[in-house]
Amino acid sequence: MMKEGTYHHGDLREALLQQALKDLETTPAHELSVRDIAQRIGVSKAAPYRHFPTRLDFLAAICQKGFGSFLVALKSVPAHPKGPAKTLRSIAAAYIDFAWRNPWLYRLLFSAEGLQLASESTKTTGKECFRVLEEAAKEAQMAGWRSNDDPAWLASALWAHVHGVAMLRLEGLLASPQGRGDTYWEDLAGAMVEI
Amino acid sequence: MMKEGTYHHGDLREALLQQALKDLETTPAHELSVRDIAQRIGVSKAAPYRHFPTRLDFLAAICQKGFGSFLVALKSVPAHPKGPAKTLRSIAAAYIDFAWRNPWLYRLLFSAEGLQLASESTKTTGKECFRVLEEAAKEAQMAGWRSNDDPAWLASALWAHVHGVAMLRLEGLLASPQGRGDTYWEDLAGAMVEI
DNA sequence: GATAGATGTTGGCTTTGCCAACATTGCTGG
DNA sequence: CCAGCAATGTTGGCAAAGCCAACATCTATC
Repeated sequence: MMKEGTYHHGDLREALLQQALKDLETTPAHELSVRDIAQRIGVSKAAPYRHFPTRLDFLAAICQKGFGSFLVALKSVPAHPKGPAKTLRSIAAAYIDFAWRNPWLYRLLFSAEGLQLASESTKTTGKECFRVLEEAAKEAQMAGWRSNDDPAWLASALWAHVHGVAMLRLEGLLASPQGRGDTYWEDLAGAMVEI
Repeated sequence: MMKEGTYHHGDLREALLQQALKDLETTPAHELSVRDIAQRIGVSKAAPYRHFPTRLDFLAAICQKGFGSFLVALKSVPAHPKGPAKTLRSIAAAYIDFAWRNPWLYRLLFSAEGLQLASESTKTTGKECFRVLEEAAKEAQMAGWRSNDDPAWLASALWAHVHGVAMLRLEGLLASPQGRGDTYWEDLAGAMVEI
């Protein structure tokens, strides 16, 4: 009644996550259907529940992967030759770019739904993302930028700023960069970082 | 089979919206059930569909109301005696306070789901909310704050910043104001507005 | 006051999350 | 080596929810 050797998938958990990640490129998280994903992978509707007790756990696992990619993206920004402040701007630009290229994933990462069942390890990765910003900000401060502000506080403000730009851009609420150069988003992100 | 005179509700549309708004005080938008709201109002499960073609239209109508309240909240901030820059900070603080007091509503207002079917009038109200910020920023600029920046651009950056603070705070991602005074959030919101 | 349109009701279809009972398979200890 | 057990999949089914169709009731208008 089935193809031979297909009863057990091999690595269904990974396949499910991979498919979900692919779907998230074009589909909002709340439209993800566990059943549907399972069927398309070629497995029965209830199979996913052997790997994720609940839909929310599934989303949490997706977030785990997502924060991983996010961290890689942020960490792979090279130091800017013109100094730490410029590097900070580059990181902010990379942040916004990641959100733009992964619109539904990014929204999920910072949604109540995605965060609700976040594991310790996921939270840690998330914090590491923040720390990339924080470290870059600290360097910039040592180079003279807003050196009087409390570093932790400034990093929070910066994070919020960049997150806000990313989000509003995703919702199409920010004026488009007409006439502005291709550093428009970086400039916006860097509105706190005048150079 | 029914109480007399109750076949027609009178103003079901309004009642549904009101109930939804109340639910949103404690419940995420994606957990709102049209059926459930209808039942609790004492009307049949399908009745709402006489007023809203689809669930998304219902959410859009909620957003209409929501943006109205938001605009009122922003507009009711009095001018600060110490000048336009301080007024700008007050507005930013009011913005964040509104989001904090209406967590699920605020999220809905700026979510893809809520914005998807937004009517022209809703969009207009939304833009008016932005204009409150924009005007206040312009005043502050005329008083000397970042007077070299393009006003429209600066207003966008400011909006993004405040939105980001509001959002991250809602998700519990910003360090709590330990030791800081009760102007913590205003200070964070005002990280772009040094005085 | 008849009648059309607006507003509600009931029943039902489909999708989806999730559970229970059963099937198959790979691993592991005797 | 293989018996049996844990892991993993399958099928059937329940309940909740969005939404539709067919029908009921009310209200406003000519």
